[in-house]
Amino acid sequence: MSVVPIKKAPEPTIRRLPDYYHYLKWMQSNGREVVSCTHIARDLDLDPTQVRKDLAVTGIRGKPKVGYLVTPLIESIENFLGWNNLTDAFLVGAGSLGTALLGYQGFKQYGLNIVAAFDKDKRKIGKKIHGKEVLPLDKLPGLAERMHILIGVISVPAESAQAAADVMVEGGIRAIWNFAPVSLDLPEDMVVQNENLASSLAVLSRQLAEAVK
Amino acid sequence: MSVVPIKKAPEPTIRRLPDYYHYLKWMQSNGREVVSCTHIARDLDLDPTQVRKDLAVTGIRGKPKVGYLVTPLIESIENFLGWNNLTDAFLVGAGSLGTALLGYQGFKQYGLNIVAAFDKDKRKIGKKIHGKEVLPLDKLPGLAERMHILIGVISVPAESAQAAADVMVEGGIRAIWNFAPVSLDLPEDMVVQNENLASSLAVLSRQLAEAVK
DNA sequence: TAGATTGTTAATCGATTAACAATC
DNA sequence: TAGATTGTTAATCGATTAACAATC
Repeated sequence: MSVVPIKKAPEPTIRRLPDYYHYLKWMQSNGREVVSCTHIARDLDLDPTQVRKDLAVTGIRGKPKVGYLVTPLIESIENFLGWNNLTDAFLVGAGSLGTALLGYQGFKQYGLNIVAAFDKDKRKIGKKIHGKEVLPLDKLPGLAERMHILIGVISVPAESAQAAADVMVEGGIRAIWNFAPVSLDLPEDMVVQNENLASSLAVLSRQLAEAVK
Repeated sequence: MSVVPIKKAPEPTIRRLPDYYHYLKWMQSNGREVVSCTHIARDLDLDPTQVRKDLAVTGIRGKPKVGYLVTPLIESIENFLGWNNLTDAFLVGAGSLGTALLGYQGFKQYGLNIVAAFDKDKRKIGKKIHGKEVLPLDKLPGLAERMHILIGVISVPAESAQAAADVMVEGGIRAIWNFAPVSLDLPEDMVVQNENLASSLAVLSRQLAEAVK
């Protein structure tokens, strides 16, 4: 009755927020202190009203005639996305994609800190990749539980993805970032993002086919 | 007047087609010859009407009471997505992500064949990564033109992405698959797919925040 | 034949875009 | 003050879902 429900932000809005964030960071590094939606919209090729609505979900208020203060706006987005504090994560699959993900320093900026890798291949276990240890997969549930890990990254081949997901669920992991090209069968309350390269490539191919038609 | 325009398929539909494709391939390998939308919808957790509409864009017709013939349906999707013949592509940025992409055998299945990598780092030039040569970036325009390369993959850091894109445009490349976390400034007629890891991570963080709330 | 399934038209839903009053 | 910009309500647009006749 009295609790105002947090308005659920539309997914397209959430997907655009990082773009605003990077843009604003750049503005900030240029010494810019204030910026208007009109300006952002022009530079990012979006509708000004959309920009206003998108930014509004983070709770920020602009000043009519002036615009938005850059620094508080950045903080508002960081806070909304949870990018102001690091969340530890486990990665399963220390192959070439896994290695690339382990080496990507940029995730820290997005609040994600991959602390360890897991693999079932004995030849990989014990090695260090980009400073992170590769552990046997069956150690994951125990460690995840003890370390209160909430996020798991899957970078194994399609065939092994479901097994990797099952182990994560067993360890109490709540959100999975899945780079394997399969849809996972998971409990209702699990959060999943499929990084579907096949889908992106499908869209690219079709658009190219139409463009050169 | 007389030419029936090709109905432009909705992007969400195109993004789902690879999922149907993988599912059908699996059905096929299980010896299944016929499958109904109802069945597909249940397994893939979609609406049956949506499945029918999605499949219809590829031009296939089902048989009332029976369903769809698996093999022709697979071919129809392959054909629609252009996955039945390989398109050669160039990759710029032979860092860890680039290396992972060069090593991923799955792209061939999706009609993409990365034939060479380019980098501006002299220490990488001349090496072979997963059997593909790393060439100096300034050779790209000439080679792209001569080899009629239409697709470019960008896996460089954010700062270098625009420069990589410019070189691709110069070489007559028409479609860019961009893994750098920046939006590129490109001519109108260029096709772009941004593989935006920051966006996916933003959605994951928010959903997790709501789930554990 | 009866019933399951397709193909298509209509209804719903949600996101984007337009219009405009409020404001510094 | 005048005018640019915000915040919000209404209109539009497109995708999803529901309803149902046609069909094998």
